[in-house]
Amino acid sequence: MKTNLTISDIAKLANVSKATVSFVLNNKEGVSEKTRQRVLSVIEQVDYKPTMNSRRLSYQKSFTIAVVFDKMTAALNNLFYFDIMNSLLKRCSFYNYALVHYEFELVDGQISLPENILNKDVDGLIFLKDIPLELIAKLTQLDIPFVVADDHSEHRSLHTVKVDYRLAAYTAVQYLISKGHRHIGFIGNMNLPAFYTQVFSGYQKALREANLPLEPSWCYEKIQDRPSTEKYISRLLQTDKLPTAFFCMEDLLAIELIRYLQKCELKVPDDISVISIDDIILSNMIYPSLTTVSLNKEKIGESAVDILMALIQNREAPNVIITSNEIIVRESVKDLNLL
Amino acid sequence: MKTNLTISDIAKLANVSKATVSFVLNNKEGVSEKTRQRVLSVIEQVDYKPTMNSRRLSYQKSFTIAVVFDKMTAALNNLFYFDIMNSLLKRCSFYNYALVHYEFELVDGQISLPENILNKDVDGLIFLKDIPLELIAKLTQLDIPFVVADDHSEHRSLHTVKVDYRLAAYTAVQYLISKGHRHIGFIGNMNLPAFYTQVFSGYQKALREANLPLEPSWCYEKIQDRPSTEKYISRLLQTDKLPTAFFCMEDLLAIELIRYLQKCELKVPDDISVISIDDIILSNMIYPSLTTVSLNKEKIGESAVDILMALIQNREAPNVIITSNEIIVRESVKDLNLL
DNA sequence: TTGAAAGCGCTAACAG
DNA sequence: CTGTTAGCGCTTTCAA
Repeated sequence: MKTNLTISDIAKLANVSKATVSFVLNNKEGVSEKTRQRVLSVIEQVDYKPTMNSRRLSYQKSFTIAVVFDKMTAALNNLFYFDIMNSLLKRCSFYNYALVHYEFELVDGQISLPENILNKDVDGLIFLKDIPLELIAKLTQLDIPFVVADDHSEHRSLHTVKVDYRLAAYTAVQYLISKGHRHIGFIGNMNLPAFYTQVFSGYQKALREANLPLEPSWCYEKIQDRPSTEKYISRLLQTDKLPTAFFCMEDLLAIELIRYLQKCELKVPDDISVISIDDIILSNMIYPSLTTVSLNKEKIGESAVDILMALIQNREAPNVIITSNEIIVRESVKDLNLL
Repeated sequence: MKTNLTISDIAKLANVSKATVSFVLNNKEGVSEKTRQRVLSVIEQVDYKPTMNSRRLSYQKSFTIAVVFDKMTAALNNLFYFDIMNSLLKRCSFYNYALVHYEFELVDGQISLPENILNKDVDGLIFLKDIPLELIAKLTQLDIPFVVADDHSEHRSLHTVKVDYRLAAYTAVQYLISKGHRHIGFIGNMNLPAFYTQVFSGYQKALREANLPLEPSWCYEKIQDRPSTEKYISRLLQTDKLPTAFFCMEDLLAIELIRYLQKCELKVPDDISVISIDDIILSNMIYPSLTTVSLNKEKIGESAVDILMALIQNREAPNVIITSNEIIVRESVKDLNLL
């Protein structure tokens, strides 16, 4: 078990000072080509790797950023962020930053954060989905840079990566219309009011442009989980007045909807079509597979890291909005034009 | 923007030396109760948090461990490890360790690892699922502790958390039998030969004990993805000789199977029952929801971290085997006894 | 172009 | 019980 080499060892071996080695390591100028080569070759020969921890101490930076989840968020919701996380990971390693995972919690209006964040043991934070005001306050007070990805809030001073959900909704509904649907329901919830508003307004816009009426009994914004889905659908089935298609705020809702429709012996898409937004990994695994509007999750993650890096380096960091209008055509929408 | 307080500041404020403050911080003895209190109260008053990076340098440890994924592994597979990852996260924070994420890659027999691992910038590694021999060699050479969770290999010298898949398979098939099934197919693949062997042997054992024959045409071990599933099932349908139930090696396969059966207008579980192993989050979201044997993923993650911490601290670290025989009864298995 | 030396914040012998 | 001091490995200023 050989003890690790340090910069002094390299200096000795190359017959230079530690400073020179350091310059070479960091590609700084002020070193003659000859010595640089000599130093490099020593480094190469002994396979020397500088110790991050020393560097961290010197720079007073940790070279790591954290994704921080809401402890309360169901695993299910995290699922949606799976692809984004992969993209975060990639982008971090591009910057030679480590990506760590943490959770925060809001109890009785009190934010609790892991020690390593309070410590400032991370250079910055990334949140997925809107965060509570209390958290914003706390972070501002801590003076630690952060960005919120997939944020829906109107908070002006936040650094965010937003998705144009209005466009996504509009795209989805317009697709239904193009397939001959005239009776289109809306299913969602108001957990994130701003999200709801955007999506609903995209839905409305598409209907309006096609001169289609908005039928209130087909719009239900209280769908959260299995029970609420079942309640709504079973009630709707009693009225015997069904839309030909449902637009859902997000894939998870659509998947639950399809599940229950099937349970009620309704065929998707033969009896009723379903479309939504997200394109989570699940969407392609159920039957019928879900037609949906894909969000560029790769881009969301990438942008979040880019913004955060800019903040860390005190550069300009304009917010970004991801526009999404790519329909992933699968099996859950019927083409009524073919009839 | 006040500059951060250091241990010297605290020492000054409390009228003691840095050493004393350090002792207090680390709950070491050799400090009178009076001074300890005084120091603590100063720390509290100014809300002092020691800097991890200094500590890291002193200890020559990073206080972080990494989960390392195979870059080639489809996101789908990662899905299975979602719950485990959450559990890793929890357990790490219990130990006050940070959890970072990395990827490794095997190209042309060459292992490539992120700089921060080669650096020894992590105290240890956790892998989910079997890792290539090349990687084992590389890690041994690097002399960095690691544990493989959900390992199936026979590698004697590895530190692992294994799952008793034979028991799980046995449990699943036995459940089918208890529900009156006599004609039970097996669906799997040999991507991980040891995994296949274990599961298949559990399947066999259950059949044997019930004096049920093993019908080769119902056993198919080449199912990987959508195409192979479709190929097998469509061929089987032509023979008109179907089992009443299928046992699948893992949920993902079962979900794909159900998807295709439905596509072929076969009803699950009315026409054919399906059971498997894993209980991934998806299993409850499809229709019909999947009856499966749950693995204690919480425990898997926890044990992996525990073992790794032991290794890091040079303590004994016995491998652990998670036994799993808990059936999660949902909708995909029909009770033939009721007929 | 290079080297010496101080410093980053904490730990841990050692001495008192 | 407490303080002094020498590191930990790297960066960076200043002088040569």
